[in-house]
Amino acid sequence: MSKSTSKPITLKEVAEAAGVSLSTASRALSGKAEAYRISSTTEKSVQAAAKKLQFSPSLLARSLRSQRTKLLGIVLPNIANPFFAAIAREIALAAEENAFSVLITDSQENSETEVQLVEQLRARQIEGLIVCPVGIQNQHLTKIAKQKLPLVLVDRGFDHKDLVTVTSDHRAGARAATKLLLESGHRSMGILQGLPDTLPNTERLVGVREAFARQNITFDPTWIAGNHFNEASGYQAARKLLSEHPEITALFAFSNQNALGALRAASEQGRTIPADLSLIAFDNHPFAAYLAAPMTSVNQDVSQLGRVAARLLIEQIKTGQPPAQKQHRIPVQLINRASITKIG
Amino acid sequence: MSKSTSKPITLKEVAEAAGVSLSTASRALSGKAEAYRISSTTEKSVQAAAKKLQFSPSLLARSLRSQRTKLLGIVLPNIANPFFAAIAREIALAAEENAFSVLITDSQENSETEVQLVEQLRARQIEGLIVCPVGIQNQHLTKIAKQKLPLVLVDRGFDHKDLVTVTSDHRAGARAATKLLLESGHRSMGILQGLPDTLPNTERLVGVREAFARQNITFDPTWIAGNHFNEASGYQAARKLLSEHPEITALFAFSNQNALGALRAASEQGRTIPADLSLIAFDNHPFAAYLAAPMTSVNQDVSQLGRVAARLLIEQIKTGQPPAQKQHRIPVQLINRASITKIG
DNA sequence: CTAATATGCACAATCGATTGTGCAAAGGGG
DNA sequence: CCCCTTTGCACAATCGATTGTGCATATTAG
Repeated sequence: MSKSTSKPITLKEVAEAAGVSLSTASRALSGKAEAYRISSTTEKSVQAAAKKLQFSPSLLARSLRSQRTKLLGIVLPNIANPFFAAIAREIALAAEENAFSVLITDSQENSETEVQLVEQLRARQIEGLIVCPVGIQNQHLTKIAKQKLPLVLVDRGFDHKDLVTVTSDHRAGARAATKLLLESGHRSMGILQGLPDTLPNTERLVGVREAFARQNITFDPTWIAGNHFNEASGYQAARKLLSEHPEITALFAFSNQNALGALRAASEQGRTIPADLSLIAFDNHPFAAYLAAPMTSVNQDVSQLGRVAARLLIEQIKTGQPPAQKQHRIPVQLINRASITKIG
Repeated sequence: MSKSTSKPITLKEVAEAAGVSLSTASRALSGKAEAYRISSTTEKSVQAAAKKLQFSPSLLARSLRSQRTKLLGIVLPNIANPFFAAIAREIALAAEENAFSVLITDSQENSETEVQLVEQLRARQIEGLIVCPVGIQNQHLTKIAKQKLPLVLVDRGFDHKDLVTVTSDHRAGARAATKLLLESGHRSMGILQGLPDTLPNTERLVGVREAFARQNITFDPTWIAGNHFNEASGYQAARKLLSEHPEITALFAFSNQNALGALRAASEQGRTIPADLSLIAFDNHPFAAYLAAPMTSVNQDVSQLGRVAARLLIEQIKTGQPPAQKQHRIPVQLINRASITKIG
C-alpha cells in the first residue's frame, strides 16, 4: 500500500520484469509473437508480467510511431441541442466499437470558431473529421478534403459533389409537412426558416414550393421569415408573420428551436394551438408529445444520421478511399399529433 | 496547385528552410529565444519559414516529450440527455479557453462501460478527468484519485470526503419542492425516485422528509417508487403509485426523464395535469414551459455545474494540488409554473 | 595584445512505443 | 561430424518534438 505516486508503467519495465528486450515484449503483447518467432513460453511470461504490473501502453507513443492516433474529431454547432447531442452520441458509440476515441467540439454556431476548431483537431492528428458546418463557407472544408483527411459532413452540407455528406431528406420532409397543411385546408402559411442559403434550409424551401405547385396553389414568398435555426429567430419571425399576414392560419417551423420561439410568440399573442393557429415543425423532440398541443413534427432519424456518418468516416479511414457514393439521404418521418386543425 | 498529398510539415523541414538546427527552430517558435540567446534575426527567419510552410507542430510528439497532453476526459451517463449535454458543453468551452481539448464519452448508464472508458482515457494520458458516476461503486474512482490524476465528480457523487465533487444542492431543492406541494394542500405525494443509494437520490429523499418533518406531517415511505433516472422508471413508478395509492394527489419526479414517464402514465390513465394530478420535477427543461401543463420545476444550474467542475479540474492540474474545499454545492432554483393545483 | 566573458547556435539525449535486421544457439540431414 | 536451416531473441533506428550541455566566434576588459 505504499505506491501512491505511481507514474504509469512503461513497456521497458515490463520487459525487464520478464527478462526480455523491449522489442520482444512489444511483440509478445501485440499478438505478433508468431510472426516474429517468439516462443510461447516467453510470450506468456511477458503477458504475465504485463498483467502483474498493470501495464497499459502509452497511446501517445504508439500513435507517434505508427502515425495512427485512433482519434476522430467532431465539430457541431451546439452540443447542448438535443438534436446534435443525439448525433454526437451515435458517432461516439460507433467510434467506440471501432476502437476510436472522439474529440467532440462546439463551434457555438460561429464560423470562425469552426475554422479554429478544425485547425486544432488537425494539430492533434485526428484520423477523420465529422462536421456540421455553421455557415455557407466551405473553403476550409474542401481544403481539408483535398489534403486527404477523411471528412464527412452531417445534417448541413453544401452543394458540392465531392464532399461526403449525410443529411435528412429535407426536401421530402418539407413537402410532406406542407402537403399535410394544404390537405387540412390551410392556404396561407408562415414559414419560420433557419439560416438562409444552407443546404437544409434551401431544400426545405424547395420542398414547400413543390407541395404548393403539385396542388396548383400559389405560394407567397413573403410568408417566409427568419434567419437562424435558434429560438430567437423563430420568435421574431413568428411575431412578424402573425402581425403582417392576418391571412396566415398555420406555421411551419424549420427547427425545434424555431418551434419553441413560435410557441412563445403565439402564447404572447393569446393564440392557442391548434384552435387559433396550426403548427408543424422539423425536428422531433422527446417532449413534443406532451406539449399543450402535442406537436405534429417531421422527425429526423438522428441515430441514423450519426451512425451513417460514423460508418462512412471509418470506412474511409480503413480503406483509404472516399466512398463511391458521396451524398447520403436519410428518410424522415411525419409524426402526426395534434397541433394542426382542419379548416375550410 | 500541385500539393495534393501534402503530409504534415515537420519542425525539421522548417529548420532546414530557415537554415538552422532543430533545437534553434524549436526555441524560436516556442518563445524561448530570449532564454536560449537566439538572435532576433534568426528568430524571425524561423518564424517566417514556419508561416510560409504552414507549420503546425505535432501535439503528439510534444505531448510525448513534455508529458503534458492538454487533454481532459469526461464520462457522462448519456450525452444525449439535455442535462448532461449542457454540462458537457460548459466543460468543453471552459477547457477550450485554457487550451485543453476534451474527450467526451458516454457510459450509457452502465457501470462496466464507465470503468472501461476511464481506463481508455487514462491510456490516452489525459491530464484530468470529470465523471458523473453511474452507480454506487467508487473504488475505481478513489483509485484514480490516489494515483494523483486530477478528478472531479459532477452531479452525482459519493459520500467520500476526499473526492472533489460538484453537485446541485439536491437536499434544499427537494425540500423546497416538497414544501411547495405541502403548502398547496397536498398531503400524500408519490416520489418518483432515480437510482437508489446515489448521492442525489439520497439527498433528495432527505430533503423530502425534512419538509414533511418541519410541518409535522407524516411521510409514508411506500410513496417512494422507481429505481432509475430514466423515462421507463418514471413511467412504471407512476403507474404503480397511482394504482396502489389512490390517496396520492401529486407526483414529485426526480429527473426530467422521470417526469416524462409520469406524463405518459398520467395521460394513459386519463388524468390531466394539474386538474387531476399535480406534478413537480427536478431538472428544468427548455420545453417545460410549453407543456400542456407548464411544469413547475426545480432548475439545476447546469452551466454553473459545468463551469465550476471545469475550473476545479484545471486548477488542480495547474497547481498540482487538490483544492482546499472538496465539496461544492450549486444552488438550485424553484420555477413556479402551472402543474400544481391548490387543494384542501 | 591576451585573457576572460558574452553571444549564438548545434549536438545529442529523451519521451515510449513499433519494427527491420542481424546474430547466436538449437535442430536436422548427409 | 560438419554444414545448413530453423528457432528465438536482441540491437538499433524511428516517429516529431523538447531541452541540457558544449563549442565556437564575437566582444569587452585589463
